[in-house]
Amino acid sequence: MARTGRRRGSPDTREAIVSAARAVFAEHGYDGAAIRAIAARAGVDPALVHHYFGTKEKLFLAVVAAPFDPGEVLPRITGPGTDGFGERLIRALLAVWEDPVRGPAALALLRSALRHDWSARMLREFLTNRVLRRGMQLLEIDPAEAPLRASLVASQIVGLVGIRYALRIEPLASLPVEVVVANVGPTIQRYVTGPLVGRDAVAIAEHLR
Amino acid sequence: MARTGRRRGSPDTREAIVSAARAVFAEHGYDGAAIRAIAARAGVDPALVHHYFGTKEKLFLAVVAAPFDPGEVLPRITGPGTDGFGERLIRALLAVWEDPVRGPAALALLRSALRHDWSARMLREFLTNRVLRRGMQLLEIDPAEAPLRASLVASQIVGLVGIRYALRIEPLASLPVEVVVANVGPTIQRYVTGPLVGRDAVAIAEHLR
DNA sequence: CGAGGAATTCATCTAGCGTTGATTTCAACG
DNA sequence: CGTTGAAATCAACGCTAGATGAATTCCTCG
Repeated sequence: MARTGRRRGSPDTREAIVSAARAVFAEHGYDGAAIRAIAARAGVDPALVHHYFGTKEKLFLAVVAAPFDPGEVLPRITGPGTDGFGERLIRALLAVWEDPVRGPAALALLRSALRHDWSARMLREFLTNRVLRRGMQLLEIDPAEAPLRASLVASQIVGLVGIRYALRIEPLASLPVEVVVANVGPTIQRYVTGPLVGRDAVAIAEHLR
Repeated sequence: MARTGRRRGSPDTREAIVSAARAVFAEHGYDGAAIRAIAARAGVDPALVHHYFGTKEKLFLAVVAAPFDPGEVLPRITGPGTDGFGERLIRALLAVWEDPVRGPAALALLRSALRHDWSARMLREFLTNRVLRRGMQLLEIDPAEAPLRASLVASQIVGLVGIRYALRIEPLASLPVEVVVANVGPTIQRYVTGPLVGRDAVAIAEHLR
């Protein structure tokens, strides 16, 4: 009964580690997730994790940052223009979060973003530059209003995701996707195309007077 | 130069510890916050923290769960009825979060809720039973629709707070309170009094058909 | 078949955590 | 004053974490 050394066959151990890490990170957040726990879940020695990924942070980035490429999905939902954008956005968003691979990864990222400066910065830059700014450009929103509209959209998105997938408050947590889309979509729509208060510094000063 | 033993005068060390704990918990979340760090920030030996509070969890609860009593503020914002409720809610919410004591405490609670089951359960029950349900009752919302409306409201609230105070995405992060109120208030208003899709199971099934 | 390298484990190091018990200093009270 | 108890520190324990380096097994290719 050989306990040490290489295994027989060609088991995709690396993928097993990634998958285990995704689950444990999603469940416990960054520091909450122990490499030992990940290794155990993958049926593997903890040292092997370091052998493949070097450090815990690199493992996290490999697992979590990978499945996000807004470059493809963004044009698809902004393409048809500003009409019905709210519903399309929520639908696409929920598609990511219901996905068994990208959902947990996203949850892990959100969890750790609320704890680590480096992670929060990462998520903020990702959202701000790669998603929100580009989305507003594709929709041809007035650049003076775009940042405010974008951060309002972000607030509803983060909240929806937090309530439905992290805090799991009912009934939002187990509502069918299309019902969520129908209820939250209009909010997004209003943030994107509706009236704004304080579109820039001057307008804000005026509104406060 | 005496290093050990009781200090001269009557310094309010306990309060110093509470205050330091609030800051560190808010910044790093529950496990991220080291008792040693809290003690250092309070200019005190780590053992003294245990002397006063016994355990880390008790310290957390003492620091974080204390400043929340919706019993007083809730009737005040639901009192004038359903008109303008959205703006009043956001205004009251931001008042809590801008407060130098309750703000960090709330942030600490939110941060740790995204990591610990016990903490998430705590926050969920607090929000669900003590805030949302009672608020809906005071507003005399149709009980069949109340839970869905409440969780939609919660989603916008959590998102706003997350973006503004945790993720700090601009411009929402540094917008004056009244501008936020004017922009987000209507969303709350719509969730409370606006049209709903799928108010109950039957309606949901119909909407999906 | 033999050598080299990749895969895997083992034992161990170091650092930090929460917690504890003994010990010292100070304030209050008779 | 002398005593008592609270306030505060010190030193240490036990635990768990991430990381490391050597050792072992297996696959691959010449």
